[in-house]
Amino acid sequence: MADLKSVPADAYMSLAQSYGQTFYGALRGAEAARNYAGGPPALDFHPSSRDRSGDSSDDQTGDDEDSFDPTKSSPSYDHEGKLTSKKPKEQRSLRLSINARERRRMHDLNDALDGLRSVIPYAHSPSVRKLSKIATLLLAKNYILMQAQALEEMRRLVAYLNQGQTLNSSVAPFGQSSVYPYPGTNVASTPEKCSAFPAGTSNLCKHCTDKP
DNA sequence: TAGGCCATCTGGTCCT
DNA sequence: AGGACCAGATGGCCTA
Repeated sequence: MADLKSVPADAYMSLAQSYGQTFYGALRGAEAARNYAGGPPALDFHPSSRDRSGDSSDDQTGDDEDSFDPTKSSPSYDHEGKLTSKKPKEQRSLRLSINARERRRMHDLNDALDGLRSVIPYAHSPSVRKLSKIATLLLAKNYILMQAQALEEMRRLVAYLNQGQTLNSSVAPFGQSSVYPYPGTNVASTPEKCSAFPAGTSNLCKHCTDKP
């Protein structure tokens, strides 16, 4: 399925061009994913530390309590300055739990994005950068629109062919009347009578593609 | 070095 | 109350 040649290039790949930056930026993302999967987690408790430790089910590396400094937060007071009921340790524990949940949620989101990338026709290869998140979403949107358009054209073509078939049978299927009133006319010989695509031409229609 | 992309933390809001 | 979701902030990594 993942074959770009099967996809009309214009609308689809224009995104890849406009998001050219994402293609090299995404390599870093792929590397991050590899680190995520295997590398040892960063243990310094830092908002930006790469504390990804494998799958999303049990990653607790950001939750290392030994690096937590309670004095840096305001665990004992709420936003009004009142003393809260929970002890700092309990609050910290709650915060770590929330963080872990959020991390898991984001990992699930990334897994879903990976799944989306796997079904989008673009060059999947180790030498090609992984699509960025935004490029993945936009590419997927365009791909869906194109598939819908192709499906619609196919339906019209099938309907058109069914109509032509009625010319060659004594009994028109589904009670359809003959499209072409002239005996002996067929698709190949009467391209000027193509009415399957009134709104324009179609790559799926031989008449349209044969027209000069 | 700037810009793009990303992971993570965090606080807020909404829902069950 | 707890969980899900969201957006802002922060800082690291990579490439041009």
